[in-house]
Amino acid sequence: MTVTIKDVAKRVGKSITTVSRALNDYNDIGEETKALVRQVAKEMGYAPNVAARQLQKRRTDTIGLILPNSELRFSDPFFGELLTGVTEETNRHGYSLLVSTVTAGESEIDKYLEDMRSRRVAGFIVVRTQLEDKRIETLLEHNFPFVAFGRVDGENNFPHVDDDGEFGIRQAVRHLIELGHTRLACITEPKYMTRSSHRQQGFRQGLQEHGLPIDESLILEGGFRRGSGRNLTHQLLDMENPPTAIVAVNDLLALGAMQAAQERGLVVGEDISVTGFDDILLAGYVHPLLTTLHIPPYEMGVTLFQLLKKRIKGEALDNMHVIFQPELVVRESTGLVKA
Amino acid sequence: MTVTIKDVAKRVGKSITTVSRALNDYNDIGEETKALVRQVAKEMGYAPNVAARQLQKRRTDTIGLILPNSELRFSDPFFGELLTGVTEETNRHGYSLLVSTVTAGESEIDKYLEDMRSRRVAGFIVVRTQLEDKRIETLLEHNFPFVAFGRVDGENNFPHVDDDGEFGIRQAVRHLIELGHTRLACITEPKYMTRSSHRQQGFRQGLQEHGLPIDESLILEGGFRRGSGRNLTHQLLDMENPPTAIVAVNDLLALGAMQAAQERGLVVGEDISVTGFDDILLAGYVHPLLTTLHIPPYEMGVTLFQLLKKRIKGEALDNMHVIFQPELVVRESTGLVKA
DNA sequence: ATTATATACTAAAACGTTTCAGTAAGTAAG
DNA sequence: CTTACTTACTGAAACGTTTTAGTATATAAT
Repeated sequence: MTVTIKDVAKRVGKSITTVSRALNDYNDIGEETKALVRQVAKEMGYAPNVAARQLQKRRTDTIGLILPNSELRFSDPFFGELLTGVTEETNRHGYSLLVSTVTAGESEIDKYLEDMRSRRVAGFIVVRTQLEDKRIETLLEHNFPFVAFGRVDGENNFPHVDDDGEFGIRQAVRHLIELGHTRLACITEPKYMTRSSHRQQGFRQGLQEHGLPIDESLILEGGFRRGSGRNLTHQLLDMENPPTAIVAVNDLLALGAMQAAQERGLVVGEDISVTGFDDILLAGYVHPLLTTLHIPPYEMGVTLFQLLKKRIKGEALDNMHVIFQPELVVRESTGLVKA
Repeated sequence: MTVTIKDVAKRVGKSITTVSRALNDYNDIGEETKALVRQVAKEMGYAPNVAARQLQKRRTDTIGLILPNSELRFSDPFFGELLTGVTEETNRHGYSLLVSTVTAGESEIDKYLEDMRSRRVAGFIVVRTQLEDKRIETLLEHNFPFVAFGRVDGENNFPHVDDDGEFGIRQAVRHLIELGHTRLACITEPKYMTRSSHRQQGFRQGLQEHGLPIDESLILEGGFRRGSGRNLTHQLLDMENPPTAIVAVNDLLALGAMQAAQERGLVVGEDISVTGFDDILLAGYVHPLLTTLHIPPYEMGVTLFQLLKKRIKGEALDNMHVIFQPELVVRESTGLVKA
């Protein structure tokens, strides 16, 4: 059925070794032989059995990406583009990408261990890190190649790609303060997520930079999605001295904040300002258009693979921390733009 | 470094064969031996080398999904959820999912052939079919397991999952006609895409069903994305007798149509009606909210894998064609909903 | 005319499993 | 007490590559 190197060897009348070495362009094979072998192999539709090669070479060119078993999986519109970047770059370099999820009754760490031990993948891309990240601890322990999308609390002694959430939110805060706001609130994802923690930190720093006090009752923690943003915002607006600006740590939360404000008859961009983070497609379509921080998911995906490849190949990483600077995109939700 | 079955065998003092058969629960191995082997294997962190196993068993449990090399890749917000469905179901059944793209200078068909011949995957999920689909022809020729997301022109003698685009658009047309529209236009993706063709067909049928004439000048073909919807709509509105309702074959085109109308000062939902298809997240957020046809991407992804698995295992497929009926979601873009 | 060097090729081992075709020891049947 | 059947186990082959350690021939150097 399938054509193997043996079939090709028989057909050209040379040994298996010669065919193998011809196809892999070794220089102890004659030029005519190489040409002949290549042609016959092509004619016969030969492609090396990937399992056999992997077994013998004791390495694979597959990399793994395990989707975290959280609410995140469904609520990350940013993720599609990141994945496109990872996939394209991976293939461009002759690698393959294995995408998995954790299934019910299986621990996430076990999934990592299994994929390592079965030699299924040469390295991992770990997405959406947490402050204490068991996945990263495990991979470091086993000295297994990986690159993280995000950082952890403490020493970040591993390659990673991240955005500068602190810087980003500070831009948003400055923008709001320049617009005259003095009472800003912040709504965040669960604080165990590193990015959430950084962004929240940026919020505090932003206030301090401009000499504003930090009112802890105005920093509220929720989930990842719109519903959560809506609830938190209602809580904030129920206060006797409600904030006039809401800084959300992601766009979905910001959308929820806008929804809550609108439900109370407030005009977003006039009565209250809202900012998001990530600049998902939606941000440019909602009403009013969302002021947010732009980060480039596709490029981040590309970079993730590039770092990982170097790590797998054991090459030195000149800079193993690539931090993208978010760019403030001022739209309507912080003040209507005059046409 | 890595622990192999040989290490386990040495440790329990039995042969490699016995360990293998114990772990695979053959019934010619004693119960105590099985228990011992399992425990030791676990303690030692043994996991079978997937390449060795695959080589010997002459099969893999990986399935492939190759992203088409079109504009589509970046412009399909629907796709993320479909992929989530595919991935989760795949893993739930103990299979792995290999996601690839076609890289520059490589033909899509060659990618399929290569993955087949190298025995990398056991079957394919072919997404976004075209009326004449070389990928499907090739897979049928080689008698290689696959399932398609979408149909082709002609005999659809292979397992596939699709939505009933004809039925869907007919619902939209009926809705518009019931609202009093008599001059409807349709803006479509390139007609070589099967789904586009079905949906356009639905448009014609819908008009016929209600005794309206089919004016070919009101059926315009463009690309996949918003910009295209915008251009086509401007063309339509430039006509001397412009349509009062625009049926777009996907949500992105519909968004472009709304944009174009708004650029001319028209109020969408009053001066002009617009419908979409797919019900992407955005549809529920734009202003005005988009009336569209809902289809369940996650479930479709799940179904895709289920069909493929049966095909791979050679099991009979009671129905190898699963067609999802789209559901009309009436929002604001066809007439403002009173609160 | 020997020795060294380059060129073109190859047999066999190895990678880590599973499967095939047994065997040995104990028990049951005749 | 042979024959047949279980039960528990195992050595060797095989899957399809690549790599190692060569060999044989032709050419160049001494």
